[in-house]
Amino acid sequence: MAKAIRKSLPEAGQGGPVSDRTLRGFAGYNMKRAFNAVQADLARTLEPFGLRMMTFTALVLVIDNPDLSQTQLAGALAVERSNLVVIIDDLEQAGLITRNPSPTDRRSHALRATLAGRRLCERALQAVRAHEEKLLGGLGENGAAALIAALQTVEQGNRGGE
Amino acid sequence: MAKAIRKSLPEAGQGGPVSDRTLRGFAGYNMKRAFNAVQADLARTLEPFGLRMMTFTALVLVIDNPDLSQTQLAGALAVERSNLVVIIDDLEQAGLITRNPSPTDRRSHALRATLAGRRLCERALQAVRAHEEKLLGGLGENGAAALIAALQTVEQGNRGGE
DNA sequence: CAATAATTGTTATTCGACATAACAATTATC
DNA sequence: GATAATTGTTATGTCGAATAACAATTATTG
Repeated sequence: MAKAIRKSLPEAGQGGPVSDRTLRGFAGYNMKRAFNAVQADLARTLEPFGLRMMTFTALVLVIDNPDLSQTQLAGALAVERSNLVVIIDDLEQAGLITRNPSPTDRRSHALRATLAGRRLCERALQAVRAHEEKLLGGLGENGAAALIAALQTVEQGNRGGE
Repeated sequence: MAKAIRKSLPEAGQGGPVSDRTLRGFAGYNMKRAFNAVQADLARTLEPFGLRMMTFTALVLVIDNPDLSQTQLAGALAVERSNLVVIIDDLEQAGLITRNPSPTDRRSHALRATLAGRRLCERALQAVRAHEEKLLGGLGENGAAALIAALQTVEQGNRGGE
């Protein structure tokens, strides 16, 4: 059980594990580490579909909000319009979405998913749902819901800082 | 201050706001958005101390684990040794830590915080604790603890994915 | 209506986080 | 003692994110 501490405390210099204890008390530290783990596994989940996290998210939003503009999508994704261009380029060159002329504003593009885009997204969504079930398996049904609710509370309560 | 919000929002073109509903069901999406909000506020909290998130974390770990090597610290921070060099440079040039010769291995450095480093870290820790209390205020005492526990469960359960 | 301002998508550039490759000095291994 | 492995380091490339500038178009306003 309690493996006796061999010599004395200063075993950091050699092989002992590095102590986290101060940082583990912070929610931000735990959020970063948990998100890193999730992100790595999610990237592996999406890679067979030729999607990255950003392109997957953008594709889902375009499907759920047909004909939205790049400015609107950039706002929803919390990225700059200039950075969204390459994301849209990626999805368009993959044949998953199209840039259509807006009937009301000749400056803006009305983004719409192609049939191939909707089909690929449906398959990717299944994979991501399976990935999430594996992820949250240790929390139980209501534990996962509680985590999501808590995260939304933190996000909402910390929104006016900017 | 009852100025209408209409103009300040990204103007939803024709429809209303952009719908999140599909993505909101995923824990990963909520984690990313919540962490982004936390990260932004934390950066503002640490900025008066001349610390970034990475240097703050490294400083805390050096204080909690005196005489650890850069390879050990890189492992704890989950960054490459090559990227840790600039972080250590930053902290050393700020007079917060020192690179000392290891008594047992002339290749490695035994990192140690200076008195100024420990004092600055103590003040920064107080600020970060206040930041976290503001952050998690909407969750209640045990709600915050439950969030941290859930995040650790997710991190642990998703560790062997590589 | 005309002149000016604001918006949209875009390019170029910069910055920071992150990974890889190579290297000298040192240590470990055979 | 020759060879391999490790430590810190530099250089380089990728990727996400931020800013500035620009042409085309729309909105505002005098």
